[in-house]
Amino acid sequence: MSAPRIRAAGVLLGLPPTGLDLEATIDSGQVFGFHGEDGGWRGRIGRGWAAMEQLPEGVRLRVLQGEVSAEEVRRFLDLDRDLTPVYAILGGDPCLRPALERYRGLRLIRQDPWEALAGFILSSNNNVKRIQRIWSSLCARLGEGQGELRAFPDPARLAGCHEGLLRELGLGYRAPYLSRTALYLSRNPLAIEVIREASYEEALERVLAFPGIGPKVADCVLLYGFQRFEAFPVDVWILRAMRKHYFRGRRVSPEHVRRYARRRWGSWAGYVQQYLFHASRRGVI
DNA sequence: GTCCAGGGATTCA
DNA sequence: TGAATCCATGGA
Repeated sequence: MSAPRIRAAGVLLGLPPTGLDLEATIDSGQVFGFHGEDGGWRGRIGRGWAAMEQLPEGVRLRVLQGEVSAEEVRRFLDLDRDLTPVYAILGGDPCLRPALERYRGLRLIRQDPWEALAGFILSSNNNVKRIQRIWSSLCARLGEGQGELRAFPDPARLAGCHEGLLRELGLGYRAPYLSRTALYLSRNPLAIEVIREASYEEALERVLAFPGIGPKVADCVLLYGFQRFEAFPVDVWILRAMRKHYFRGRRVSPEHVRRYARRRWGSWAGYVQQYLFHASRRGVI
């Protein structure tokens, strides 16, 4: 077992040919449980805690607690995916090229489906900083683990706690949504696998059936939790950016933008969305 | 005090 | 079908 060695000295993950921008990947609103610490990031991956730091020669990985293999981290960051087709789209579009030039190596993370569901239920009409705070509160109050390093509570754990507690932790009107989704999944754990095996259209329909999940959140769940790159979540940032660059500032509905993007960028629409979202929020485009 | 945030559900025309 | 309206909360 290599975990003790990784824990002591850290290992170096080699970079893929199409690169990695660790900061943009972790800090672009995909995951809510990671924290920046002296130049790197720490967070839970699989059954343990990892610290990651980007160096010129690769990513330095240290295991802080539990079991995390280098292979798990490579998979989490999806380092084996060839981003050439994404770069071709971004580089060939004058509106998107600045996002590529600034954030080349931004990757879509392979997140745990339950955590993606929960995280984006929390995200509705909320801001990233508050979502992160609520996420941390849920871990601290209900998660397995010791001290600071606590996991996000599983569906059974969340289903078993009183809705009033969730409101105390700042969830507001989202409390019953998360509570009911947790209850359903604790009783129907195979629902995740059914979604995983389904076509995009059927998966979308199934995710939309959860309380508190509408079109935007459903596409986030499919994109970040199930790697359905044709999903194109349209939030207020994406709507603004798309209106500006592709609709001459015209008023268009989120659904119209979503259909347009899927038609234009096809099976990579979700990747385009991530670059657009991050660059837009950072004021790059 | 007002506006905004990775929106969704409900009501109303 | 599509447009208002309400929903909790905290920072700007």
